[in-house]
Amino acid sequence: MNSPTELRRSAVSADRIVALAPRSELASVEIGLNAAIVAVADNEPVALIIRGESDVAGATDGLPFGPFSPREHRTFEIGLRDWVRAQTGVELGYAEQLYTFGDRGRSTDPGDVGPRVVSIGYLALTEAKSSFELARGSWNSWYHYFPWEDWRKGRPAILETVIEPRLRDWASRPATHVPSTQHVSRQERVRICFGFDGASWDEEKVLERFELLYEAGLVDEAARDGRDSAKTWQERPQLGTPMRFDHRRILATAIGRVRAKIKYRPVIFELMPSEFTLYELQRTVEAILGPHLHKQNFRRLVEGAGLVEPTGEVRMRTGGRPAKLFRFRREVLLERPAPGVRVKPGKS
Amino acid sequence: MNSPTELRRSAVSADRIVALAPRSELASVEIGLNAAIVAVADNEPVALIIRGESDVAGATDGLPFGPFSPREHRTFEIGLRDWVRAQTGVELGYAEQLYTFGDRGRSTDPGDVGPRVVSIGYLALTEAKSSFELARGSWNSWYHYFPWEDWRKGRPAILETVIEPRLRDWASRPATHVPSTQHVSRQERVRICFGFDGASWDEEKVLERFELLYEAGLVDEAARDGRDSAKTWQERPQLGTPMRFDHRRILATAIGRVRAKIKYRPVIFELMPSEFTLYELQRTVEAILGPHLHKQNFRRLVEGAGLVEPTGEVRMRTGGRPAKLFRFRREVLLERPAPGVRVKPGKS
DNA sequence: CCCTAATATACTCAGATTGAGTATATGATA
DNA sequence: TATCATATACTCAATCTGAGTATATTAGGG
Repeated sequence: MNSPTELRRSAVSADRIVALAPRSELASVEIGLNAAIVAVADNEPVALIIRGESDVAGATDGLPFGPFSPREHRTFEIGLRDWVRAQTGVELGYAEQLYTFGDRGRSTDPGDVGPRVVSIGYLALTEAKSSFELARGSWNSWYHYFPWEDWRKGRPAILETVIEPRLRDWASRPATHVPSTQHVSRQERVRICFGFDGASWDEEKVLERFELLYEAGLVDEAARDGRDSAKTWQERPQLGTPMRFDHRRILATAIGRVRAKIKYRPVIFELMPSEFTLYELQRTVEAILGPHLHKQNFRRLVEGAGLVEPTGEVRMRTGGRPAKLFRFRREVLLERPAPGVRVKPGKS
Repeated sequence: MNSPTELRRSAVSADRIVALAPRSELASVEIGLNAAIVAVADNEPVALIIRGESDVAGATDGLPFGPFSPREHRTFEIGLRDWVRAQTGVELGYAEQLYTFGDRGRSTDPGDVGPRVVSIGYLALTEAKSSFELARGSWNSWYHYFPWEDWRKGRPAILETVIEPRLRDWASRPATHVPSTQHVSRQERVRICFGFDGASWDEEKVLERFELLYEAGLVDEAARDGRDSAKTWQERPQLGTPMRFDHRRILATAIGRVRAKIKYRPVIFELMPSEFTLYELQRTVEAILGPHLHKQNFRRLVEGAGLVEPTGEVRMRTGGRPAKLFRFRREVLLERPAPGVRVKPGKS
C-alpha cells in the first residue's frame, strides 16, 4: 500500500475509489455537459435552444449539450466551448459552472439502474447579435419556459389564475414521504417561493419555484417522469413549455444564477454591445430581473459605482433628447471588491 | 433516429452522447465525492481531515472522499451522507454542492490520459462537539492550510515576508502562455487577490488566491504536479500544509463559499450550539471571516434582522456581567428573502 | 464588605446611502 | 413654433451605518 508505484497510480485518487467499489459500478457513469447560453435581444432575455426529436411526453426543446471527452479536453470548459462552437457556431465569452446534476428519478424509467448520465450544467453569457445566423438552434425567450417569472408588466396573471389555487390544493394534502426532521411545511414553502399571503417575491428563487411545481406534479416533466403527484390532477394546465431531459431545471438554475450575479459582478456587460445608453442598460437589467427600476437611482448607482464611462458620443433618434453613449469601465474589476449593478426595485 | 425505442433509451440523453463519442472514452470517467466538513471549535475554524498515506510529494492530509455509486444512491447528497457517516461517524446536517473539478494537469502525470476522476466537491457544516469521538480523521484548523487567510490578529505577517516578494517576482516575469485576449495582467491579478498597493482584501477570494499561488508554483501541490513555475524557485518556502490530490483547492473553494454565504443565509447557526450568547456568535463569525467586527453594530444587526431570540436565561461566569442566551429564530427563513449576518468590518 | 477589573448591554450621533419626488434640457414631429 | 417624448439634473426626507460613549452586572482581591 505504500510502494512508490502504488502511490503514483493514486495521483487522482483512482485507486482508492476502485478499492471501495467494484469497477463495473463506477465505469457506468457518463458525463454530459449542458450549456444554458443566455443573451438579451430586443429587451427579451433569451436562451439558445436546440429543437430535437420529441421525448415520450412530446417535449422537443432542449439546451445544447454534448459529451465530455477526457481524452480530448483538458478541462470541462474547454470541452464546452469546443462543441458549442461546432454545434451552434457561437463563440462563448463568459462561462461559469452552475451545478452538477446526477439524480436518478428524473429519468423516464424510475427503476433504471443502467448507465447514468451525470450532467454538468454551465451558464454562458453572450451578446445577442441579431444579424448572426445560428448554425443550429434558435434564441427563445426564457419566459416561454417560465411565464411566472416574467414580472416586467407587473405580477403575471398566471400566478393567481393557475398556480396559486393548484399549489394551495397540493400544499393542503399530506406529504407522502413525511419529513421526520423539522422540515418547513408545504404551505410555508409555497408561500415563500411564490410570494403568496403578502410574502415578498424573490426573483432569484427560480429553481426553487420550478422544483416546487415539479414536486406538485404541475409541469409536464413531472408527468413524463411518472411522478405520483402528477397523476392526482384531473386535467393539468400547461405551465410553460416543457423541455427534454432535465434541461428546464438547468435553465432555471441558470436564470437564478444570472439574476443573483449581476448584482455583485459586472456580468451584465457580457450581454451588452460595447457602446450603449444608460437606458438600454437599464432595460437589459430589467429584462433579466423583471421588476422596473427607478430610472434616476439606477443611473446614480451605475455611474456612482464607476461601472461605466461616457464615450463622448450621443445616440440620436431616441425619440427625444439624444442619449449619451457609455462603455463598460473594465478597470472597476481592479478597484472594487464586488462591483455589480446593485439594483433595488422602484418606480418608473 | 425517430423511432420510439430510440427515444425511450434517450431519457437521460445517453444515446446522443454515445452517438457523439466512442463509448470507451466515456466509460473511463469515474466520479468521486469530496466533502469539506467545516465546524468551529474554540473559535478556531476547522475542517475534518483524513490522514492517509503520503503522496509523491509527502502530503498526507486530505478531505474525506468516496466513490459515487449510481446503483446504490439516488442522489449525490445521499451517497455523500452515507459514506461520511460510515467513514467518520459524523452525521451531516447542512450540505451543499460546491463545484465539480475535472481538470487534467492536476494529476502527477501530466500526460495521463487514463481513467479520469471527476471530483464533485461538497461543503458541509456541522456543530463541533468536542466530546464526540471521530471514528476516523481529526479536526484541523483550516488556517493550517491557508495561513495567509487568518486575519484574526491583523494582517498575517507571511503576506509581507514571503508571499508579496515572491508573487511580485513571478508577476514581473512574462507569462509563458500569452493570453491573446485582453486578460488582466499578472500584476493586477496579484494586486487584487492579495490586496497589495492599497487594494482591499476580499476575504471571499480564497480560491483565487490559492490558484494564483499554485500558478506561481509557490505551493507544494504545484511542484508535485510538475508545474514549470515551481521549478523556477531556487528554494521554495512552505506556504501552508499541502494536501493530497486537489483537496486544498476544494477546501479553498469551501472556505470562500462559507465566507460568502453567511452574509446572506443564516448558515452560521449550523455551526453553533442551540443556545449561545451574542458574543459567542460574533466570535464564530470572526473565526470564519477573519477581521474583527464592531461589537455593538454586530448586535444591532443580528437582533434587528430578527435572526435570534432570547431564551430568557443567562450564562454566568463569563468573567463579567452575565450574558443573555439566544437561540436561532428559524422563522426568519419564512420572513425575509435573504437573511444572513450582514457584517461589516470594524473596530473592537 | 467595598472597590476594582472585566465583561455585557444600552444609548447617541454625525455622515453616508437610499427611495422617490420635481425640474430642466434637447431633439423629433405635426 | 408648439408639443411631445425622452434624457438628464437637482433636491430632500427617511433610513442605514460606522463608531463613539455610558451604564449594568458579575467576580475577585484587599
